Amino acid sequence: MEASFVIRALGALAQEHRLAAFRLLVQAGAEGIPAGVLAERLGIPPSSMSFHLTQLAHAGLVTQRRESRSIIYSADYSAMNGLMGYLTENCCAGEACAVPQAAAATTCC
Amino acid sequence: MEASFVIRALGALAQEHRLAAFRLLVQAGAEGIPAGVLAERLGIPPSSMSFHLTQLAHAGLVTQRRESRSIIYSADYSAMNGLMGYLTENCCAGEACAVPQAAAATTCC
DNA sequence: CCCATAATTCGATAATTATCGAAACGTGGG
DNA sequence: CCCACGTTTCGATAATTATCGAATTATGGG
Repeated sequence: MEASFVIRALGALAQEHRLAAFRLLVQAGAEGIPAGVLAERLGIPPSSMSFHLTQLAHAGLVTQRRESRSIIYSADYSAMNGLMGYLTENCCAGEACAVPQAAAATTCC
Repeated sequence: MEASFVIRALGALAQEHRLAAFRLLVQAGAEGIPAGVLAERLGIPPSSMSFHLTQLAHAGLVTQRRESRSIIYSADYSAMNGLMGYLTENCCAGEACAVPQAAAATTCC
């Protein structure tokens, strides 16, 4: 796991609109969400949305595919997985890295 | 878990020197590391180090205590824990949230 | 082919973040 | 009480990031 990837990924998520967009994409799953729909849901202009999506894509956290006129974005789970792995290995210490109960029951391990 | 905390925490870690400093602090454990030692290890001037440590502290990821003339910083594991919990719950999807094997054996669950 | 749609790129500007030397501030030793 | 040490604050500057309207690029329908 490259440190430069980690820094880009953290930076990509460290912004209100991008974190919100990424959460929507995670919820949406493989189906993904078109750029325009994301912009509408976040209440920001298309050009701003495009800027943020480029950041997320450059960080490797999302992928894009064209479907007719729309460009559909999807979360890249393996990248997020890699980020979590890095943080767990490098930024948590032994026992302190336990995952909260609520999360453990539903989404982890 | 507040989204604003998450964004500040992600932003705090999304910087080369701060990520490096935080990793050192995590390794150091409760004993912590004085600001000057961190600056020396990272090869940056004290004033720059101070700036970054302020960012980390403002994000709640580190705590500080004075010990004679030194100010000693320590990683706040519970904050990091909270961040990991938020990401697991909100930015991972079901099965995709598994933690890498290497990490799972030593630090998780 | 022309037009409408969906999105990105461009360009200009504002806002935030990073860097670092110099000055100021607590702390403890002599 | 003065001085050295460790650190932070200040101030100025450079670099990066965010915003958004206008122009541009693909796509497909009629």
